[in-house]
Amino acid sequence: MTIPKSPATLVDVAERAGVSLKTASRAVNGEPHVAEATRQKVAKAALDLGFQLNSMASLLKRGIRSNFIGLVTGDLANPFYSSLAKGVERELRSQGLQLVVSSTDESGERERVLVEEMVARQVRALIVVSTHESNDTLRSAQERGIPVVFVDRPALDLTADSVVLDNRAGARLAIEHLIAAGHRRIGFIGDFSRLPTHQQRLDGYLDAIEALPTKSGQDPRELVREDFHDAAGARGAALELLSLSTPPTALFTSNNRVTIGALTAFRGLPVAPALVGFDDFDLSDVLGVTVVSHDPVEMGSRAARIALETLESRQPGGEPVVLPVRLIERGSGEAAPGVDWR
Amino acid sequence: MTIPKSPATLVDVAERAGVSLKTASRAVNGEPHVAEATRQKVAKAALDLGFQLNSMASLLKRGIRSNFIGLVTGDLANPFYSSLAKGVERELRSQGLQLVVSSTDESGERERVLVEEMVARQVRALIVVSTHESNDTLRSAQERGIPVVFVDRPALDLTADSVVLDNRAGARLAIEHLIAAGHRRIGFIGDFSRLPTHQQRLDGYLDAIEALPTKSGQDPRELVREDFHDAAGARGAALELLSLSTPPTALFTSNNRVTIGALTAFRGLPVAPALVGFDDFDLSDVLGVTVVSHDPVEMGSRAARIALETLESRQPGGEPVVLPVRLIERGSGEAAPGVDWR
DNA sequence: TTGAAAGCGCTAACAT
DNA sequence: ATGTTAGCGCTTTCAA
Repeated sequence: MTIPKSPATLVDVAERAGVSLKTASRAVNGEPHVAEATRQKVAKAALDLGFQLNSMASLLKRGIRSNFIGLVTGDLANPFYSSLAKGVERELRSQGLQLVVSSTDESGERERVLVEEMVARQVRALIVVSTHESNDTLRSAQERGIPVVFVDRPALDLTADSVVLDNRAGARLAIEHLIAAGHRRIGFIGDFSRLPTHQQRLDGYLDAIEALPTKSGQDPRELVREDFHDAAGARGAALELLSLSTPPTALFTSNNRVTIGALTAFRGLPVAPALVGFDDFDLSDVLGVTVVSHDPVEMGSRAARIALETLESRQPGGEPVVLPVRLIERGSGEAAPGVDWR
Repeated sequence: MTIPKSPATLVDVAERAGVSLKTASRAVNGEPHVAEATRQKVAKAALDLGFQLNSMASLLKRGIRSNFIGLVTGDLANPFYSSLAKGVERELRSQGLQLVVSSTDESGERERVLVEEMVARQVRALIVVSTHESNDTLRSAQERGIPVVFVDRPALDLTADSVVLDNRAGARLAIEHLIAAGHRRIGFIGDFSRLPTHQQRLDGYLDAIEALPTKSGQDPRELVREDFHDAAGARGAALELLSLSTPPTALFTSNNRVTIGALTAFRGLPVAPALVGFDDFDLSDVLGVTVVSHDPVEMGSRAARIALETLESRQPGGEPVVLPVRLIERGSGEAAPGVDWR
């Protein structure tokens, strides 16, 4: 065991190298106007002492707040968010910035606390998958000069950049695909109804459903089930829909967790309903599940790039960046009513 | 648009509140010995000015290096690592610490750079899924008084804490399970052969295989395939094994990605071999895949807790913490040779 | 090329 | 209960 000696400072290095503080600073930072011999001496002293520049002192002096970018998401363990984080990180890497992450578990209160902590820790910019319960804290971060970029879910009542998916078109695509396969009763299982992503996907669903010739008096929302945020809840919703007296012949599941929940509900069923899910996922190909696919890593990268550009004087709050989605057909959406696709 | 005014300092707040700098500091930090009226005045001034304590200056003054813990993993988008990260974050949350993450993509060189960056940024402690290509940088971090905790893969040639899984027992369990179902030719598909986790899982496999009565001259490694780090590679390995003149009747896949790769290889096969995978994964139940399961979130929490305890004067470098694993039977491992479990 | 002094924003002693 | 002074470790004038 080495004794955790209190770390050497530049003064120590300067002393040991027999030069002034400033010279040591210049040498350590690779600034010009230092004789090669001096540079060597300082380097050696630094090495001997295990010297490490105190970046906090350095940043403080230079008036820089930090080298961190904050990412606030719902749940890091959700592959969608972790892919997003990967995209953000990849983009930051080239700029020598680092990524601070945290999960809200979709609690507005936690989001508030986390954002405040990040602001207190002087993050340079904030990338947020907002719970949308309130954005006072984000607004105040913005007012303090910290760029805020919304990702996945757009900015609401707030002039800020957003990077989002074409949710409505994606959902419409999915439903039209099911309709083309002959389905007329199509269930919808969705996440928290307060989320803009949910609302847009529901709108896309309704677009397609309402374009269908309907019997008068029929409610287009008859087969819509909302506010299921985890797989277990979604599974229950799927079972409930399938136990209706006239059950749907197809299901649209509005995100990866909901899709997985529905798939678990199908176990042991004599015939599984057709299915199209929003978000691609591991093993979707093995299971033959048709999905509305997109690129969460790219979404993270884009958001990070915008945050960085805003740091470099880009005007914040432009039009939302809308990333495309596409249908990947694998069988589960092509099955005609009553036909098992598994 | 608000003009990004240069942020207010404590001096500004003190001035506006008509008190001294120190009083403002006391009030802002919620220290005792401040009259309630004064506290109010200061709070109001701070609010008016949009004041935010500069944590860098504060930490510098207090001689604290930072409030960050660094986590270095292979790939944040891998659900195993992101669950780990979630566990770490959950543990830090209660301590007011924040999590800085980054991915090495299993490159030793990137690991070196990342660790150096984190050290430069004064992280309090480092939690590392090491590539194990070299640990000079980690050692030097340790020598600078930064606790290093190895997770998933144990410390090598370095006195440090580790939190790992009971890999060998887990693999043995899996193979014995397949043997009990009647399998005698069992393939092994593994990750990078340099990784300790790989070696231990392979050892567990060999333990069980070698306990079998063998024909003389038979190589227990005949059906072992290594160095496949992604699903695509693992798929190829599975196909290769299955195309042998006497193919294995069962496969052991040594981690989640490899398992997924093997499963994609089974598509379209008339009969899938039996399969047991290391690591549980989403949809394993839907697919009926028997796995060696464990708790990556808990692993992250444990590692974080050890890091925090070390910060509080715990002796570093004790015995590795070995977390248990267990077999979850879902059908794919119970199938007798030649019987399709899908 | 090198150095001395000032001060980033804050808190810890030590007054008062 | 409040204020004064010094200084964390560093970089930045400005001189030498």
